[in-house]
Amino acid sequence: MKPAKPIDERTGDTLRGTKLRIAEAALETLRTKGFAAASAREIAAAGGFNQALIFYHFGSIENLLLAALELVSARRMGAYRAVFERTQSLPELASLAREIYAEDLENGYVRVLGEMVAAGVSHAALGAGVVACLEPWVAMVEQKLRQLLAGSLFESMVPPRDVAFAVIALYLGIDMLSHLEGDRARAESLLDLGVRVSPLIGVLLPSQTGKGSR
Amino acid sequence: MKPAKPIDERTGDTLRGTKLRIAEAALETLRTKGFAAASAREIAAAGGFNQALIFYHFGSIENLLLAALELVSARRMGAYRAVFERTQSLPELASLAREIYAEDLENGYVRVLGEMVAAGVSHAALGAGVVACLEPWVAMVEQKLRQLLAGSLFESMVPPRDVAFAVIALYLGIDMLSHLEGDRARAESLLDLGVRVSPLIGVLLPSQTGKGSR
DNA sequence: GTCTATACTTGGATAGAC
DNA sequence: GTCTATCCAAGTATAGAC
Repeated sequence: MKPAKPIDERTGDTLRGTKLRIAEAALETLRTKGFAAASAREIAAAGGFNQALIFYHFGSIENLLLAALELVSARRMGAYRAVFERTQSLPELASLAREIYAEDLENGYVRVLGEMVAAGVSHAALGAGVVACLEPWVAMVEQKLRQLLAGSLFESMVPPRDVAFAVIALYLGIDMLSHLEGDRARAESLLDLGVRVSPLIGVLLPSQTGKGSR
Repeated sequence: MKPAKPIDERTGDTLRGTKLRIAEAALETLRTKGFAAASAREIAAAGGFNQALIFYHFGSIENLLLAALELVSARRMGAYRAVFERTQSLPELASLAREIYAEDLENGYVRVLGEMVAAGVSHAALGAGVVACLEPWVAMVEQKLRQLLAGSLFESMVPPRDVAFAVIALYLGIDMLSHLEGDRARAESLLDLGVRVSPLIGVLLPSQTGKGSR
């Protein structure tokens, strides 16, 4: 609903003080124990504060978990947006996606995202908030697709918004299935495959040299 | 773990009598209310029997829900396998996927699957069972991919198992995101896009005429 | 096999002291 | 704002009668 402007100039975070501390504890719980274990008591224990604080500051755990998701989504977006926008070809994009996955897998943000998307499916109250957090990523991919497709054979055939949606869906789907199989190495090997195959499709697109935004 | 041989010759179901009745009630609950609402009490109410029966016959709701998922997965597989195996080209496959989605969306099985996959992510105890139900579908797509790729340019470059995994992941990912957006029409329009685009890739594959399995 | 009744646990949420 | 104490609802699971 609200645009959620950054409050902290330095980190870009949208929360401060106790609210931030609580959201960090929620994040930590999601990251290490998953959504099913992210109860008010568990989060409070992880953060070393009282359970009641959650309800004072966020009203409900749903709100807290969504705030935590927004926090992590905004942080990742801040970390990747610049390099993403500098990317000019499909193979570069595939490599970047692979790097992002590797990094966020290591720091646990992949799990946070996967858990929250799954939670959004099961718990209707979370769905809208989760999709709102995903939207900027879809929009970012969409914009890049428009750039890449401009002047190509596919321009009239491929709706960028729908394909961007499918790209995010594929990314999430691969992660979830790998998680279910208990082996996220499969996700990584699939992203590697994307890196190897993307030049074949990239060759059908017009070169982007000199068309950058700066 | 067990191969789950059909018990009922006519329907191919793996359950009979009261166990079947309970599993049907679980299915109905998953279909109409989702996983989060699929408690023992809710399922018992939906089926008009006592909740203690669930624990007598299945030991736990997790087991029941997995049995229900197996039931629906086996039924859908039975309904589609023959026509799937007769399919010989990428465009035909895209159309079939689109039809299957439309049909299972209407009868609610898409929701059952989506809910259980999401549940598998959040609840570790379900994950292994869910992935076991998905495995036959991955294997089926893998086999078809091998057929389609045989003798093509991509044969040495594209590992069929991994791509089959990605295909299922994309299918599930698209469904989940559409569900989150509250608009499964987006999933259908994306599958339509696949139908329109697949001939472009299909033209790069060798024709399959006369190579059928019969 | 199926029912009633109930034990036990966990978790969301609030009241009220500090 | 933060803590203690507590209420209440919902859920899993079992005991024991039928």
